[in-house]
Amino acid sequence: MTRRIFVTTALPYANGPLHIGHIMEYIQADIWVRFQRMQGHELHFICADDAHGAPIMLKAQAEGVTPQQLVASIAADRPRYLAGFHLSFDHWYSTDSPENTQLSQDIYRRLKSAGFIDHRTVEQFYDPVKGMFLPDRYIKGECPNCHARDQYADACEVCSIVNTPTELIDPYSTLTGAKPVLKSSEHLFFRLSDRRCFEFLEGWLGAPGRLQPQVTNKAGEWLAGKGEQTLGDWDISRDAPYFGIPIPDAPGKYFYVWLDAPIGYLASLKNYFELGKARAHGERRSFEEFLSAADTEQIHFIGKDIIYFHTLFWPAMLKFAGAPYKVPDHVWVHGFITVSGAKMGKRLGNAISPLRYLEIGMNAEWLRYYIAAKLNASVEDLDFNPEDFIARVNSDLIGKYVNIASRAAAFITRYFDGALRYADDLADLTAAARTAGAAAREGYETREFGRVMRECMSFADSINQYFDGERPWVLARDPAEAAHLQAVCSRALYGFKVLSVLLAPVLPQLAERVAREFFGLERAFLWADAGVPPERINAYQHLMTRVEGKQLDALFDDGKTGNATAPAPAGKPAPGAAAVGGTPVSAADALAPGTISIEEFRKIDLRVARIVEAETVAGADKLLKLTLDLGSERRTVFAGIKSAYDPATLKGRLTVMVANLAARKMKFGVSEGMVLAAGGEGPGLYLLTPDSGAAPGMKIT
RNA sequence: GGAAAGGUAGCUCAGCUGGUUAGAGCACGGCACUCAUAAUGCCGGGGUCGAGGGUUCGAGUCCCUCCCUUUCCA
Repeated sequence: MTRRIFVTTALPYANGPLHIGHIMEYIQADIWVRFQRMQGHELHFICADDAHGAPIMLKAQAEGVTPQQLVASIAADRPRYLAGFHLSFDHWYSTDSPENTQLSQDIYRRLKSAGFIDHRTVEQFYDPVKGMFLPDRYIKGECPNCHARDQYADACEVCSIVNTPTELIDPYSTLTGAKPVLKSSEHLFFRLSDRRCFEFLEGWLGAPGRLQPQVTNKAGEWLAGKGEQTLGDWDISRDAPYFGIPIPDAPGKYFYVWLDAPIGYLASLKNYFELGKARAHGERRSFEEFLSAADTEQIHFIGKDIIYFHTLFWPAMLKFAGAPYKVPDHVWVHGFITVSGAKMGKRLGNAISPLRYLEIGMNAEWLRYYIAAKLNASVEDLDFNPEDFIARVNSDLIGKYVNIASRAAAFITRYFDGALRYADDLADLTAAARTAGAAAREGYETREFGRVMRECMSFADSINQYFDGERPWVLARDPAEAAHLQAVCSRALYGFKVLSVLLAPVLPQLAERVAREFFGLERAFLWADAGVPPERINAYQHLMTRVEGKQLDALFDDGKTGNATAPAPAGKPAPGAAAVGGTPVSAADALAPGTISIEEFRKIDLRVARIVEAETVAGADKLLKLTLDLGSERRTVFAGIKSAYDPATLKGRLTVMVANLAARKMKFGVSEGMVLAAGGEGPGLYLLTPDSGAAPGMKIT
């Protein structure tokens, strides 16, 4: 039975270029999509630019262009990425479009008439100079907790405490520097707290096989709303000026970008239908008919950061908007991509630029294969490890797979003019092909791509073993063995064909070359081709070159630093002595992580402190609450030393503390530094004490 | 602090509902081969499966406690 499937990837925000994380998601989805197409299913692979919102509006202003121009310039670059990585989207559109306006407004009206829209007055900061309400990310100020300056409200980057904008001391607008004023405004809310939403989502989330178990759990947690955190209503409006879609019957108000962004999936699909592209893919129904059909599968590939929107708001909105809208059949979530085990970031110097990857001549299919080899169906992060990348690509793709064609084809071309001939019995071969095909099919369908790649490579191993065992190069010297030689090579090449078919979703360009140039087909492979033994080949042309280490060096050497493939430093600097206090005890982490410079050391403000108060903390089994006298001030520090010290014995003692450690909010209060203690493999913690004569506040250098 | 996911050979990872001496690839050592853009095959070294308890005839696999990593707590 032909499935009819509508697949999307998350819409990238159109304020910047695509990064490797986008590409990974697209590759994952593209592999699945190509696999389904090879099965003969009707598939529509859709994406779009997410164009609205304050960041784009403001960035455009800063660049002196209209938001539309900004988005257009970003969009103009997309094809380079898509073509470069062989991403076979059927359509790529924009949320800033008539279709999206129409659909968003329609969904809103339906939700409103069904009683899901509320009005509520909200008080928020307003930039009087700019004349607009300020999203949190445009407000900075002094952190009320650690008093670091120039901090965002949502998360202080020094003490990582979460504040609200109104809590910041001396807040200012990052746009104009003006002091924001509180101003109230009426906002519209989607009533996610409505009982109907809860009941629907409970059923939707619980449907077997709909989501990955981890995602169901996560969403279920939100839905259940532990403690006072119940499912809250969702603020869906923003006041002018805002680059977005006007809300009907609410002058001066626009939809929050996160409302119209997912609707952009449908807008893109609608535009694709209107352009006749769906028809060209065999879909003869209208957009509405297709969308509302019971057998249409709607599947979204997304990253784990946007589970919230896609498993709560989005299905609920669609559900209560009613037909022709339908709720998603699946939301498939993937993790992030890391580099050598570390989070990726420009500051770390380990970011991988997709364009640079292509520009320095690296083969897109290497990356597709590597990602496929490491992907599974769970929400785990995927690590890009340069050495691993080289090993996998070179040994699997070139050493094992491509090498089969290379070594067997030479004999067929030289002695048999390209003709393949098998010995009488092909049953074992076709059975092996069938088995491998069935396993691969199962794996692709369930997004266990890593397993498929492993199975393919073990199949390649068996072919190479067989080939070695038959020693065709020996057979070639004996004319009497000609038929045997031909059969051995033919079998190997049939295996190569099977592999090429099974790997085609991952290596589309290579597989198509194999199909056309090597096996002489008039088209790319279909899945069923795996069951057909080839009858002749053309002379072997080299199919793929090896990755070289220097290419990886060039990839990471972003032109500016000599970072190359140096392993990324561990996320957090760890002091030599076991530090206790602000962070939980991290037991002796053996050796210090590399060498630091004197400048780096000087950044640590170590002070002598007197413990003036020490008390146990109710509810904490490791912590003691210390009050430290630094001479000029007093600090509260929570230290994980309860196991080693009786609070009473600590009073009056001198010790050493890190005075400029970012304060950290803990359950029991704010910890404003840490005291130093030594600890080793075994039990026991030993607080540092200065020699007699030291006084509170003295700097340790 | 609560929750989730994870902790298996030097590296990257498999190990389904518990069952023979724990696997693969890469890396490493040895051998073989020379058809293949040095690719391939065979053999081998290497793991107290995070730690400690428990259930069981039997646990990497189930239960409890603890440690570590990452993430979420909108």
